[in-house]
Amino acid sequence: MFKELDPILHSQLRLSIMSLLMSVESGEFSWLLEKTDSTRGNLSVQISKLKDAGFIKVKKSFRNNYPLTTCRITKKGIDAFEKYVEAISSYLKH
Amino acid sequence: MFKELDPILHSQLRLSIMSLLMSVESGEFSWLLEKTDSTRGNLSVQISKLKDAGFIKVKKSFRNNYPLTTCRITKKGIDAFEKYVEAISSYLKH
DNA sequence: TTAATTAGGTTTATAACATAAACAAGTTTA
DNA sequence: TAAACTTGTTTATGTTATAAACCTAATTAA
Repeated sequence: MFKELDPILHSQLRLSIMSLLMSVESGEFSWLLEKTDSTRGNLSVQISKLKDAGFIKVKKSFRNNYPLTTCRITKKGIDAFEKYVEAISSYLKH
Repeated sequence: MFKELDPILHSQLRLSIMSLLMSVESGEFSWLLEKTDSTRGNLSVQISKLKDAGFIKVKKSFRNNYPLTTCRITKKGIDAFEKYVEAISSYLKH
């Protein structure tokens, strides 16, 4: 009847992050912060969870002496996102 | 950028219930239980929340001496569901 | 006829979650 | 050199989803 919704993706902020990362080569922490209109704390936590799930890769470096966190979606993440899109669609048609 | 997702609807089970009720005149507790493949406890709780939100109306009666709970989506519920569908769609296109 | 089982739910307990507040470590500016 | 800013992380807290336990009445079995 209804397909399972991956709980990692069924979260407004994490889904936003993934959706954004789907259409870029990579995205910086500040860019995600602005686009998602979230808070740094929440963004940090959710990025960690996506990383732990293997859905994104996180690179930490420096730019102009300041920390710079860059995220990139993985193959596993792309697959999961596409599966989620299919799954949630099964709830939306009526 | 991304639209807000109504937290009442952004829940697998509640979304299932609403999706089912969108396409019927009314639905019984047992029918919802079977279709959603959930548990009675969880279903009961989520039906209450949808009722409290004004998204469904719940009628309690008896049939063959047994309790019978029947749910029907409200106008407010239909509107919220349709708005949710639009909102989540903004996350899915890439 | 009383004990067990079933029907149809509700209430409670708990672990997971989302989020904001507080903190940290270093940098720049006044 | 002290204050303010940058770029995040960690902690604290209230909320949530869920299953387990419970409840009441009806039915069936012994």
